[in-house]
Amino acid sequence: MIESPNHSENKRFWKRKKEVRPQEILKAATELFVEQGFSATKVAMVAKKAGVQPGTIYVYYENKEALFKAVIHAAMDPVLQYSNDFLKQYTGSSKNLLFELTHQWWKLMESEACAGIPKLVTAESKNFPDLTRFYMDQVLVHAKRIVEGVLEYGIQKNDFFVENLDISARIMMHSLHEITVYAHSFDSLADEKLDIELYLDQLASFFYKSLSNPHPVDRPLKGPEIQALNTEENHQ
Amino acid sequence: MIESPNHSENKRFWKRKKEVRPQEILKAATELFVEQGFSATKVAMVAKKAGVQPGTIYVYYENKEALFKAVIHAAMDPVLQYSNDFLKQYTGSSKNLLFELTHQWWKLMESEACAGIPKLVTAESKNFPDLTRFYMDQVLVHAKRIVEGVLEYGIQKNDFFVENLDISARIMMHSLHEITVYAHSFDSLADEKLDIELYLDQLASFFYKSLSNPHPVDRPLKGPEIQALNTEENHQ
Amino acid sequence: MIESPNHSENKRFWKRKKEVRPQEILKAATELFVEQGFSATKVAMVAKKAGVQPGTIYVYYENKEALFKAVIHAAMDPVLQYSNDFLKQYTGSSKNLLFELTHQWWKLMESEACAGIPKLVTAESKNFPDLTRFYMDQVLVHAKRIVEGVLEYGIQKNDFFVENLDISARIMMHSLHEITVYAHSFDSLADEKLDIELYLDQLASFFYKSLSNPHPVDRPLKGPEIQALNTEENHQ
Amino acid sequence: MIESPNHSENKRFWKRKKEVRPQEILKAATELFVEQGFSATKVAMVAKKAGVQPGTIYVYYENKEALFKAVIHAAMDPVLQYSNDFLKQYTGSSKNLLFELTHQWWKLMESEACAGIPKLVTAESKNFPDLTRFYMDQVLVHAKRIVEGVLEYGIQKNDFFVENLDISARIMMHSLHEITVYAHSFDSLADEKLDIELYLDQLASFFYKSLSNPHPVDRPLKGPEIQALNTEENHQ
DNA sequence: TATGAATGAGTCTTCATTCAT
DNA sequence: GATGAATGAAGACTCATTCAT
Repeated sequence: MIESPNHSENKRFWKRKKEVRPQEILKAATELFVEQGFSATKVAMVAKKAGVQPGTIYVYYENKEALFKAVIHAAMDPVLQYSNDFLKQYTGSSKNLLFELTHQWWKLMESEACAGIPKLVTAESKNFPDLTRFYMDQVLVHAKRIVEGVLEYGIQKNDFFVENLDISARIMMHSLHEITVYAHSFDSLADEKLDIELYLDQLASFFYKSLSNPHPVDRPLKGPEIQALNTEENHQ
Repeated sequence: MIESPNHSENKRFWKRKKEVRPQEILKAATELFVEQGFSATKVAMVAKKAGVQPGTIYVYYENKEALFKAVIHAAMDPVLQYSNDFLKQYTGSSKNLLFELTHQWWKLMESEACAGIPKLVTAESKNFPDLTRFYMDQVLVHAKRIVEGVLEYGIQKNDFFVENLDISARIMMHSLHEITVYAHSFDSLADEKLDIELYLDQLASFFYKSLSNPHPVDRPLKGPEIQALNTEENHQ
Repeated sequence: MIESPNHSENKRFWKRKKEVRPQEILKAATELFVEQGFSATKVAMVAKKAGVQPGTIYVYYENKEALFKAVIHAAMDPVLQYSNDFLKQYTGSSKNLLFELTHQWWKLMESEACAGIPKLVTAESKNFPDLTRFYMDQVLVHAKRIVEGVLEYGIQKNDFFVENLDISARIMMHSLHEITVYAHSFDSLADEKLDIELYLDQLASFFYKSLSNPHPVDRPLKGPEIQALNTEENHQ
Repeated sequence: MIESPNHSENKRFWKRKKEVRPQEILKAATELFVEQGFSATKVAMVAKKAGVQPGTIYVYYENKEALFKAVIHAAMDPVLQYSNDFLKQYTGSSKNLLFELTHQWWKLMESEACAGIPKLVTAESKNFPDLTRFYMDQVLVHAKRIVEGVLEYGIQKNDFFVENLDISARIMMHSLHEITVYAHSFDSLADEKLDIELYLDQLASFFYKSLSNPHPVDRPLKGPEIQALNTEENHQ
């Protein structure tokens, strides 16, 4: 079922007609998929939440899988449209740019449309490889480029000192990605919620401290203390 | 029915020691759950992979959900047994400690038993709240404590300068957690695989640069450049 | 799988009016439950008998138990609607009233809808306590009230002489109940069927002789003949 | 499964060896079958209650059905051994004989071994036709003969006046049977329990009044009041 | 376009029965 | 005789999908 090869002709099936009905279905589906995952979300639940009958969903979407893909694509629209042009016109401080990066990422990802999507894609990555690839190619690479742009901005202004641009960008991008996943998987169940704004500030600050530190760091030679860490030998 | 005649060779399968049977089931279940998630994994698939009949699974596990929980618990056992005692004995440099932290985390999480579990728990968090809480309380909090221990070690030796211990520890812990999730959700589908060892080195280095940077960082006052980032106005 | 190709002719089965569908299911279920009991009746058998697919049953009934309860309730509806109003209008002889009672009970219980239900409820009483209570409260109590009404009618007309109204009513009600149970449990297997009409006449006659007998009867003092009956001493 | 014809060779399989083990199994099985019926009673439950392993049951009984039949047969042993010889030596009053009949029946049927069996046989009659026939031939006919003997005793002494011996005996036998079925199906769930001793006394008294009433009773001619009873026309 | 009753293949789960020990 | 782990066929129930209206 999953990943059947005969979808070549509907590559853009998620560009659904702009009527109200499919929007409601998409909205309902997004919420349910994000909350419960693909398999656990039943088409009947989506229909009920959207205020339509199950059959109606199949008027707009070929099947549940197509609906799922449409949900992801629709949710990623805002992100895909988020251009990195702004970097070309940005003239502020490198430090401030980091704070903007973290807070804007959060604002973007937690906008009503795509909140929870990163977690959802993460969860279903193995079952929807093509969707995952789309997500990686479009969203993650896009995000990484923006981070790279930020780093280059700081490097150019001699504010940032980066040994390995690719991996540094990945580290930062992953940190940003992680927080959105965490928020939807764990924080909602935590006894005391994370203060996101504070977290984002600290994250930017953490980034800045690292990037503005001009001293290169090499891994020390491995010493005998490594064994101290490895206590696995006494596990069954 | 159709497939029944070709079972003549498994007539003595159940002769194996009874102790190993649940282990085999657990192993098969772990792999399948990690690969496909809870709902998409069928009990019959687990049975087949474990080389038993579907009914046998229910000799050892009350139901599919119990099997799932057993998988998570069993996988997390090595991690939970990984104590932070080593910090008390550790006498090396703060810098080296960071490298140990990242590499040991990876080694621990990617050991055969629990590879992919973080991703799995992340994915099913909403469907298994109690399991998620167990994971948060045991694994994440445990991991955070170790990170805090590392930070305190460096602070005490005057190598690290940390404004907010809690959030700094979270940031680092999340970074570590993220790579295990990323490895199982995305990296396996990536065209060019991430060089994990290099990534871990860079991550430790990134941590070190930030932590060893004594200059406090505050968020700059918000300026007009914020709007430049926000391009959301042209979305629905 | 093997049987799938021979369904081409039922393609339009579901075109029948939706109102009749649950009725057909109920009818099929009633017959099977009465014949075989709850556990021995398989949902698939009900579906087949009703001319629907197994899944269709779950469109109308939450589960097998709900279907069972619906069967009992639907079957008892006619009985519950059978009011005892007629007693208020009845002006005939007390004797005739007894004949009416027995024959009407039989006619009512053996009407298509509820034939065999008393036996079924009797059989499943332990497994469905709430249903049994419903049956007791509604059907048995109802029946007993009618019998009590009959007795009171005769007493008032000085035709009947009853020492203990409650127990006399129970005795008669039980006799009536018994024949419906007997008919469905045993008589169908008997070599020579019971002549029900004759039996009912004799039962009414038996009732009448007892009720019209004005001589009180007390239990004689226990004598030595009791031991003569008890031959249990030679059992384990 | 039920009623397979290849049991001809084990017609007396219930004459089980007199060891302790099968007795315990039989005892446990009897209680569970009586409480829950055949299908709802699981072999594993019987094993657990008997303090043995499931496999052990199959050492003594060919299968679940054989166990069931053994239960019924063993439980009926006391009844089958209950001879009607006592009638030949009975010299007391006819009235007292009726009281003995009712109370002895109850004592016999409610002895530990066979309490609840009538209800069980009633419930499973359709699924075990041969068992039902055995029960009818042995127990019910046996009981009816005793009742007939009682009636003949009274007739001979000119105390009883019976128009139709067969049906009168059936009526009385059914009344006795009914009370044992009722006790196990309904009375245990009733808010206020039936006072059995009182009921039995009243039943004997009811019998006596009827039997000692010398006036023949014929059914009156049907009159117009019959329609008054029939209110079925206003049911759907 | 929208419906919603019906489907029927598929899933989880049960449990009577077996058999090597 | 007794075990009890393993079986595997069968049953209750689900749900994505269809299609006549």
